[in-house]
Amino acid sequence: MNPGFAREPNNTAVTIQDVADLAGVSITTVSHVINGTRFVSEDLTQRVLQAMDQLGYKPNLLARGLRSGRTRTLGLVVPDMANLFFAEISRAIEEIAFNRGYSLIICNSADNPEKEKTYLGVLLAKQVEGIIFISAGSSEDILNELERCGVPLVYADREIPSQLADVVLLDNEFGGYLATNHLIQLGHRQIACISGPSGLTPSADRVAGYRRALVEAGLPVCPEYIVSGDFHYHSGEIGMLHLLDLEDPPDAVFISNDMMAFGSIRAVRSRNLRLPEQISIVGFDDIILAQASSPALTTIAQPIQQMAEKVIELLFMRMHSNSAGMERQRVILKPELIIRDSTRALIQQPERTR
Amino acid sequence: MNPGFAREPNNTAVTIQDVADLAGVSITTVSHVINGTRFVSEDLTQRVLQAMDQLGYKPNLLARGLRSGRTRTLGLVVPDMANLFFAEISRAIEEIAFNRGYSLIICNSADNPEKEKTYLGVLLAKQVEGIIFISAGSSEDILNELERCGVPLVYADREIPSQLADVVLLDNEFGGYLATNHLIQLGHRQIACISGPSGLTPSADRVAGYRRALVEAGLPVCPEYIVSGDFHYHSGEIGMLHLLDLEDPPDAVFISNDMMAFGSIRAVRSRNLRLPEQISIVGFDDIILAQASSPALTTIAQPIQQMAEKVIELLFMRMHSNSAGMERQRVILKPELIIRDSTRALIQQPERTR
DNA sequence: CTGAAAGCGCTTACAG
DNA sequence: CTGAAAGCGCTTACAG
Repeated sequence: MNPGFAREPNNTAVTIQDVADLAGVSITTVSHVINGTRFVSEDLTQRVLQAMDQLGYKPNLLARGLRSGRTRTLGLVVPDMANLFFAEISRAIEEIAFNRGYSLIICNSADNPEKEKTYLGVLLAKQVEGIIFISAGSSEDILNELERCGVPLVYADREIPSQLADVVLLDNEFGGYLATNHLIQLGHRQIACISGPSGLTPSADRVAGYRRALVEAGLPVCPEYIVSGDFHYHSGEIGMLHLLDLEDPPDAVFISNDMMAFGSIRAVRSRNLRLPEQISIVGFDDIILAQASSPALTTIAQPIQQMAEKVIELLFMRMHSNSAGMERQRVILKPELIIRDSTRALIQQPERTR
Repeated sequence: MNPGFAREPNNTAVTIQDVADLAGVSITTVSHVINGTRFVSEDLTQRVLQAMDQLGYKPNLLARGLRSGRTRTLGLVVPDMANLFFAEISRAIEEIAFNRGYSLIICNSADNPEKEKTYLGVLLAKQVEGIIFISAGSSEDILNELERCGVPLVYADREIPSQLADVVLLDNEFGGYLATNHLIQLGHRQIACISGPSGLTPSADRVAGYRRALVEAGLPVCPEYIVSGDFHYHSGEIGMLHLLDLEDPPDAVFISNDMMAFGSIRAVRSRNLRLPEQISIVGFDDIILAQASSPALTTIAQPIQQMAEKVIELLFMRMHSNSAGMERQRVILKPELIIRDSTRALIQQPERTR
C-alpha cells in the first residue's frame, strides 16, 4: 500500500531452502542436521550450522507440525487463570512441559461452557498432542466427542461425567472432612459451610466431607448453615455476611476455597468480630497468600506440584507409549490440613454475646 | 505395535478433501464456504455444510497458517504467571484477544532470561502474528534481534532499553509518589520503602517517586530505610523484618508491590505490632486480594483492563494497518491511590515505645 | 458460478 | 554418506 514506508521485505522468513543454498547442500541434509536424525559429515554439518547462524534461521513450526504430525504443543483449559489456585497449577504444568520440550497453550474458559467448547476446538485444530482439561462444566455431549476424537486427554481437579479419559483428582471429600473435623476437635459445635458452585464435584465433595464429619461427631447437619458461593472472592463475603446475620450464627465456618475465605475475612471484619477469637474459619487450597493473610489462614492444602507431575505423567504415557490397552487411570491425591491462625479452640462463653 | 489394542485409526483426521468428496465438490469450494471468501451457490453451500457436520470436520490450523501466513495467534511472555498481577493482566489480554478471534500462547519466563529467550524463539517459530512482552530482563542483544525481525511487538509494564517497539507503561514514578505522599499527609515522617528487584524499571521508578515525595516534603532520604525485595511474597516479609529490627524503625512503609505487602503484614504480625495503629503500609498493584487482606490494603491501583486494551490496540494497529511509518507509541497510564485500612494518621506519641 | 493446480516450509521414505 | 521428490492440508491466484 505504501511501499515507501513498508517494512523491510527481508521479513520474508528465511527458510530451510535458503540455508541449504548458502551451505551448498540439499534441504534434506539441513533437515537432518537440525534434527540429528541421520549422520552428516563433519564438514557439511559445520557449513549448515554456520549458514543457519548467519541467516538467523528458525524452523517454521507450522510446516514441521503439518508434515511430521508432531507439534510438541499441549493444551490446558482452566476455568479462571486469575484464580490463584489455577494460576499456580498452570505454572507448575507449564514448567514441567517446558522441561520436556513442550509448549503449553493455556486457555481461560472464564467459567463459560461455550468458550470452553470453542477453545477445545481450537486446540484440536491447532493439532496439540495432548489436552489437560479442568472443566467449567461442559455438557456430556462435548466431552464424549472430545474423548472419542482420540486426542490424549487428562482431566484434572474436577470429576467429569462419562469418563473414558484419565483423571487426576484431589480427595475433596476427605479435605472437607479434615477441615470440619479440625473445627470439631477444637470444640466448635455450630459449624457452617460455604460451598462452591453446585454442580462442580470438588465443591460437592467438600461439602460431603463436611457433612460426614458432622454426622460422625453426632452433630446435626443444619441446612441454613450451608450457603453456596461460586469460588470467587465476593461470594465468600456475601456468604459470610448471610451466616452472621442468622438468628443463631455459627462459631466456625468451613469455606470451600481460599478465595472465598479471604472474602469471608472481610465480612467478619466488617461486623467487627474478631478472628479467630469469635469465629474460626478454615479455607481450602492453600494458595500462597493463605500464609500472608491476617490471621494466616488455616486451610486444606492441595499438593499442586504433585498434581501437575501426575497430570503430565499420565498425558505423556497416553501420548507416547503403546498405552492403548492400558485401562483408565484415576489418581486421587490426598489433601493435608495446614493449621495456622484462623482457627482456635472454642472458649466456652457463659452466654453468647451478640 | 499392538494393533489389536490400537486406537481406532479413524483418528486419521478428516481433511478438507474428505469433505469435498462427500459433498461432491472441489476442495476449493469447501475452502470458500468455510472462509466465506467467495460466493457459493446455496445448493453447494448446504451440501458442504452438511458434509462438514457429518464428518465432524475441523480445519487443520497448521496447514491454514502455513499456507495463508496468518495464524490468528498471539504470544504473551510474562515473568510469573502465578503472580496475581500478571495473572490478571494475562486474563484481561486473553479475553480481548479471544473476542477478536485470536488465541494467546502464554509463556511463563519464570524470571529467567534464558527461558525468556527460548520462548521468544518458540513464538516466532510458531509464526505468531504479534508478541506482547513483559520482560524479566533479557539482554539488549536479544531485544534488538527481536525488534529487527519485524514481528509486531509491544512491550508492557516494564521499560526496555533500546526500544523500537511500542510500549504500554504505568507511571510508576507517580505511583510511588502518590503512595509516599499519602503517608506524609498522614503525618508520618519515618517512611521506609521496600523496593522490587533492582534493574527493573517499575521498581526503580516507584522508588524514585518515593524519593521525590520525601524531598518535596523536606524529609531526609535515609539509605537504610530503603531495602530491596524481589516482588515475591517472601522478600516482603524479610524486608519488613529487617526494617523493624532497625535501631530507629520506620512508622510507615511504602512497599512496591502487593505480594510483598502481604509478606510484610505477616512480619508485622510476627512482631506483635498492630497495623495500622503502630505502622502504616501502602502497597502497589491493587490485586484483588488487597481488599481482602486484614486490614484491607491501601495501595496503588494499576488500571489493568485499560492496560490490556491499550496493548491489544497497539498490537493490532501494527499487525493490520499500514502502520509502517507510524512512529513509536509510548502510552503511559496513570495509577490511582486506593485508601483502605492499612494506613492511618500518625498519633503523636509522647515517646516512642519500642 | 466452480475447479485444477501451484505452493506454503518442512520431513521422510526411497534411491544411489 | 547425500539428494531428489513426494506429500502433510490447506489457500489462492488463474482459468473458464
